[in-house]
Amino acid sequence: MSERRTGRGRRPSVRGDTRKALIDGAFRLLDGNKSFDGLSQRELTREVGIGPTALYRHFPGMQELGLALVDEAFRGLRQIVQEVRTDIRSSKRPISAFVKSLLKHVRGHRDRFRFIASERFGGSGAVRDAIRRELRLVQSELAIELARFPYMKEWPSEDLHMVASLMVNSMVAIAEEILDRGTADKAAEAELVRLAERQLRLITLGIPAWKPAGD
Amino acid sequence: MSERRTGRGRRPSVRGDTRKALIDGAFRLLDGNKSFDGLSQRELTREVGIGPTALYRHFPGMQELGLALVDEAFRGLRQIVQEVRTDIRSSKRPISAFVKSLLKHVRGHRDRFRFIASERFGGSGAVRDAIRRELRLVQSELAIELARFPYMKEWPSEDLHMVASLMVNSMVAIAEEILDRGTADKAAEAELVRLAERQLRLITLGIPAWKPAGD
DNA sequence: ATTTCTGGTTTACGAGTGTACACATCGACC
DNA sequence: GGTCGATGTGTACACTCGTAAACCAGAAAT
Repeated sequence: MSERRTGRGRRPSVRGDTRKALIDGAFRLLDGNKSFDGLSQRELTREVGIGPTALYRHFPGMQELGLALVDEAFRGLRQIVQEVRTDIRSSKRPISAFVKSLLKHVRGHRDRFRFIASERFGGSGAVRDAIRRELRLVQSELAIELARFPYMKEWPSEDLHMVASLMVNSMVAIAEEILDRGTADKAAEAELVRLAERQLRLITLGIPAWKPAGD
Repeated sequence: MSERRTGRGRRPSVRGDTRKALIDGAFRLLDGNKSFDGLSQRELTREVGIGPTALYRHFPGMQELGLALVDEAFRGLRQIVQEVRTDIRSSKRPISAFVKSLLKHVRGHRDRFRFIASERFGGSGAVRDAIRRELRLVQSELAIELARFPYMKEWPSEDLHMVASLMVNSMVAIAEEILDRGTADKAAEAELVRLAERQLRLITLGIPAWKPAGD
């Protein structure tokens, strides 16, 4: 509690970043079992503590706010990918390092992850498309990273993307299930982490046997 | 157009199965880029052609309708699983047979599939949980089916489920992307089918190398 | 032939929603 | 010191929403 209430009926909003407050508020609300198109403008502005129309000062409409959410969610995720990358390189057991990093970051940004997973398929056009585009980007980065591993050095990028997409899909699915159990239930979480590791391991076992050229 | 308009302002609704009409109407509406909790009761009843309150004659509320949707969607899917099963057994190339069957049925029941994929993660508690429960059931059936294949005969069920979950997850993801391109764009569709086949093939390549006991 | 059940109708109400418009306050800039 | 743009506020309007209540037609059962 620093300085509050500067004017009269003025909700202070820390002077400057109401936009950020809106984005955070949206994540907060969406975290509570709501889908984006079930989120109303008024509800959001109420949560943030501003008048209904003030939202227009920052976004032309809800859809644009949705896109900003996607942007924000993936800004975090890209950073994660970076860190995961170095973690993997410096480890003798890349798979469990990967999963461990992932888990840490999923827990740290639960609402962002939640948003990505929920709106990836559900939802309304623009947002969904944006998410997919970004996810495909993540996939590409993963593909690049995969290219450094022994067996895959010579693989065509098509095959690399195939593997990357498989990995990303299963990780997203598992991450969502982890988030769905509350931060409680450590047992279920550990179980899911183990599942993730095993799936990745299975995939990597298939790699040496893959014939990169084609069928 | 058989006999219509029996009474006065009476929307006939084929006399008898308005309940089914509601379910179908819901699928229809949800197919058009809407999430379930963005679907209003009035909108639905309007679509079906009955008064707003008439919905209560068939469901206590929206949530129960949601559960009915899940039920209906998976009724179809279970049947699919059956057919896919026999298709696979009678084929020399189980993977491409699998994907082909899947594609056929996905196209035939596009709205049901759409619903499952969208509401699996997004959405509001009860519906989502129901979907997951059913999906886990499908996974189990797949696991059973997997147990018939050479290398996996002796695998513990935990490992079978691990593989099944990996397969189900990636197939759902790919199916959704196929549905998202309209029925047009045959090229993209073929590309995705190929991706599905390749991912499954990679997984199966890993299987002989897997050590069922543990790490 | 009358009753009762089922599935529908109409009307109504209060709450919530998106958007438009007019006004206030602050910080920055000349 | 005055102007101005950015960011708020408030009121207002026309909708839509969920739910309640009372009524109504046809089918089935007695």
